[in-house]
Amino acid sequence: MNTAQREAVINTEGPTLILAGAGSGKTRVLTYRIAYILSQRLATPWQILALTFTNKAAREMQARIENLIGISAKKLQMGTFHSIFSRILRIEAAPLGYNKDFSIYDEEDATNVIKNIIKELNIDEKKYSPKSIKHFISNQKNYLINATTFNAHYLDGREFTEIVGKVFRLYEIRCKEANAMDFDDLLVNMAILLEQNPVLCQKYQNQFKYILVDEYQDTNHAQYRILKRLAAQYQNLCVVGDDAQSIYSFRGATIENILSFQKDYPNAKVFRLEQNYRSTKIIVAAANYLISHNKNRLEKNVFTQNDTGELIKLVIANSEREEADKIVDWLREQKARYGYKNEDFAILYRTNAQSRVIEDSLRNKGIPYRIFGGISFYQRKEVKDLVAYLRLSVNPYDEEALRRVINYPARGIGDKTIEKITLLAQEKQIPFWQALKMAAAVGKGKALVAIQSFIMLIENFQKVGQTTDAYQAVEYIAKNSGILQDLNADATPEGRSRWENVLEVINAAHEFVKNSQNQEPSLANFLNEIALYTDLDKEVKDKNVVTLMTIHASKGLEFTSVFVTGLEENLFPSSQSAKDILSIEEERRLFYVAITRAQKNLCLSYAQNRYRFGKLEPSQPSRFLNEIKQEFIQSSSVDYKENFFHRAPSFNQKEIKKLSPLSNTPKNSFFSAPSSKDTTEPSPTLSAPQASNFPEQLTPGTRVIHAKFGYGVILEVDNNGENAIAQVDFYAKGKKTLLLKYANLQIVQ
DNA sequence: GCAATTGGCGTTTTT
DNA sequence: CGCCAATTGC
Repeated sequence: MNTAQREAVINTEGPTLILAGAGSGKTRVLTYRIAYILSQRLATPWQILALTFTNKAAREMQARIENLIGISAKKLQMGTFHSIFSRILRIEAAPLGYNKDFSIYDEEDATNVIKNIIKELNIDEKKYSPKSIKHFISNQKNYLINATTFNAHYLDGREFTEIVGKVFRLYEIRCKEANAMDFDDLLVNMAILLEQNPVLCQKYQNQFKYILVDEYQDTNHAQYRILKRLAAQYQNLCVVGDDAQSIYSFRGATIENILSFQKDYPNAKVFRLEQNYRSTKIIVAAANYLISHNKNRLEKNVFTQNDTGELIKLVIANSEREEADKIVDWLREQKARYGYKNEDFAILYRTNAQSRVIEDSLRNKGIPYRIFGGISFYQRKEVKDLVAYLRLSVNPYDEEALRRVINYPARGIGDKTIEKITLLAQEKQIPFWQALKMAAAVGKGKALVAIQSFIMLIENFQKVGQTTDAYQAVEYIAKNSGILQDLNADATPEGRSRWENVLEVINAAHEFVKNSQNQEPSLANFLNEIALYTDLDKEVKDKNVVTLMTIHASKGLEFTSVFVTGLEENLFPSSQSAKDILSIEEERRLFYVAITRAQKNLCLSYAQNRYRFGKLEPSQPSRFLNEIKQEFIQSSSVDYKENFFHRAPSFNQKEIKKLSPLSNTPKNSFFSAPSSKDTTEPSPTLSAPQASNFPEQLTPGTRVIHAKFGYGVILEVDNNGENAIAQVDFYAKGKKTLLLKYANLQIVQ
């Protein structure tokens, strides 16, 4: 460790701010700090609260700590804000007016609740979309403003505010009736607990002797308030972050938290981790120049002793299709040239939709990849259907789950019946489930029988859920709800895949039961875990694959070679108006995050035309590209400035296609699975093509002598007569695959 | 009550 | 283009 890192580890007491530049070994410091606290016996694992950005990060850190100190760290309170608090809230549910088996509404559930309220209030859905109202309410909650406060103090006479106030109130009521919390509530209720219940507040203040927070720049106001309370007694609050990487303001994160930490804690110790161990000099310099444009930032001087490294590549394509092909060509070239494996690459983009073209290209070339994000496993329809049954079995008041499966599979409870029950629930002001039971007592006719047998089904599931473990319960419910039969009837590939996904949930429950040493393997606990599961928590099984993900999802990760794609104005918009300064700064930070993922190679790309809304539209390169470039060239402190950007030569797609030994593979033969599923590959090897229009003497397969090193065989050639990829036998040094200049090659007869 | 068909409309980023 | 909501037809 360097001096700064060591100091940040051993100064365990009092409020601490660790400003960690990209790639400066922040996770390492955090891990060692916890291990140090434990080894010095300053606290037991149970007294340490460590909040990470993903649950996977927590798991990995835990394993490393155990390795370091050689004892179990299972009791460490480590995980995301949401998962740690959800566990605490289940213990302390009663004073909040909740039952310990509360459901967690995801974004879709929450939006549906609002949609129903909007219908109920006869509000024009076109004018006030459920999503925007949901977002607005969510923002209020992030600032710990509830419906009562909002309606008392925040009405400004605008129609929108008035409507939001009404919806907000009903939304709170509906969630409580359903014994459900949304993501925001997990924070809000934790804050209420601490701020309004002195006894419980004391309890947790006493427990958490040391609190550590990773990625502090992305915390929101509610999280800030919670931390303030929790740390009030011992003051051992250590926050780690980088203001230059704050990119989550859209979900309420406020960079203010990290910027004003020293104001909040005047006696705070501040440590700066400025040495970057991740990237080459070129990449670090580019990142520094980019971020220096921001006005709102904490001074930091990130440097590296790593090699100067390769120039950053800029790929300009005509269309997004071509852009994707060029990226994949570059990727293959790097594989050949440096001997990189698939797992060394990441392809990053701004929006999930952008992955499609790139996927196509990768598939065409037979390169295996894995997508993170997009529709995650537990968001898929069929999975959510099963999970809805599970949720109902634990918490029958869960209205969203109930609405979801009340007539799936079809059992004769149609729209009319549901509408009647909805009205009944509204009239009597009772939960939907109660209204349903009431209807079963007073109704008549065909629908009645259907309702009665549905209630019996769910009550039976509840019994199973309480008396068996998660695995048995999930299997039983999947079979007896009719979901498996329904999906089994669908023989299409998509149908089969859906069926498999349901089996996969059963499998996940099995795994959960096997691995749950720390908690009861109950259905309720299984549900809690999957409610807060994200794609980033996924353990990667097929290791050697290219990673595709959004820039947001890439935070905290690193790759040997990174492609940042789709760098156009319309994806990285620029705006001159002053009010947008802050968002431009965030855009810039986003770009900063993207380029600092790269260790050795960085390739930036954009298309001059892009499909939007089905139309091909011209687009401009992002202003940020110029910002790095111009600043870099103006600087006098580096001597490689002129060559900062290397413009990639253009490949001719037709020729490349001919070259590809796999281009004849029938499409979809291996890859019919949905895009967010794993893909396996036929082995992608570079081999000689059938035909080519290249200069006769340099077609793939030609044996050549390299002027300096040895002899070898050409694997691929580009069409403008400059380069070839060749496998070269070095004299006495073995084989290597290299990109060679035509000019340096001699043909072997 | 339910499946099939048409018409309208929009895209950041996520715990 | 692709997804969803509303509408039609059985």
